[in-house]
Amino acid sequence: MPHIHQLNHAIIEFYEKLSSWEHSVVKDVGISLAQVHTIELLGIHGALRMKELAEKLAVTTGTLTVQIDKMVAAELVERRPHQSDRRSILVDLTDKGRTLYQQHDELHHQLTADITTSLSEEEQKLLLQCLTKMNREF
Amino acid sequence: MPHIHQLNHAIIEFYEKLSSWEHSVVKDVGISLAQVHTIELLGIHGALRMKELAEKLAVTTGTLTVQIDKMVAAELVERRPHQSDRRSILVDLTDKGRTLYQQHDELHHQLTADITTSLSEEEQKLLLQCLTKMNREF
DNA sequence: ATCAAGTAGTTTGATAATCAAAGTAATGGC
DNA sequence: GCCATTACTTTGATTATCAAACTACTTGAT
Repeated sequence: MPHIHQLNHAIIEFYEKLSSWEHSVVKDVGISLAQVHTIELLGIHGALRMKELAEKLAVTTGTLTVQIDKMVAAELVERRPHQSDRRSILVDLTDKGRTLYQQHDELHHQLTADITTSLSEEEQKLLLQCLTKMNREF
Repeated sequence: MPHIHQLNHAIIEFYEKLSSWEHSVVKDVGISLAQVHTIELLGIHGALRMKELAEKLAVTTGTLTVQIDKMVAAELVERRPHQSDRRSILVDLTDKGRTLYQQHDELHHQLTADITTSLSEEEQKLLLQCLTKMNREF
């Protein structure tokens, strides 16, 4: 595996750039990075329990509670009881939150289109294939 | 471009997972995420000016000043005068910082190896090619 | 059925990160 | 030489985050 080293650095570089892009986009919207991350996760996965969300955001549940309080106040998300476990609470996007998610996703979409311009149709297909496999391994 | 939509979501999912992984790794080391990010950037790019670093970290220079102060105190980085512009200051890794970078990079390397196991040699090569092109377009 | 141990989420009090704005020093065009 | 600009630092206020204590619920052992 002689490529791994280069591959590793390409991934890190890509990650750093995405991270920086995300920050700069968020600045313009006037919403915190953590909130956008939350909206993104809920948009992708659908409703999640506080615990799951906190884990994915790499934050304590205490921190998440205050974050979600604010987002509920801003009508971006709502809390719902969990059917089978009354200790748990499901967090889900409201219509307003979903709209915001779609707007943010549109920006991502545009970025993806931009940075893949130099890739052939075939390369794009293979890239998707690779990423899908990698996401499974994670 | 019918793939773009799927590709976009695969990228976002990959980004979210990397982000979550980075957080969890950092927790174990007892160093802040911002500091690891700084070390990572300096490790990849070499010495950077405060302004450049602040931009890449998506943070104001005021915030960076206090961050770098702490890292200098921890002997992870050092400030050096800029040759041609006396207003600027170059931040670079110390030996201790470089060692930490290498340790962190080793973890990344391991992660990369892990998540690319299901990719063929050919796929890995193509993935690297795609990422390299994309990083250029960014 | 009961009870102890564990889990999900909230609250609280303290600490750390971040920002905007003002301040300092150096550059560069006129 | 002078003034607008740039790079960085300092300051004061705001916000985010954590660890730990607390409440409510679940699960497993007896």
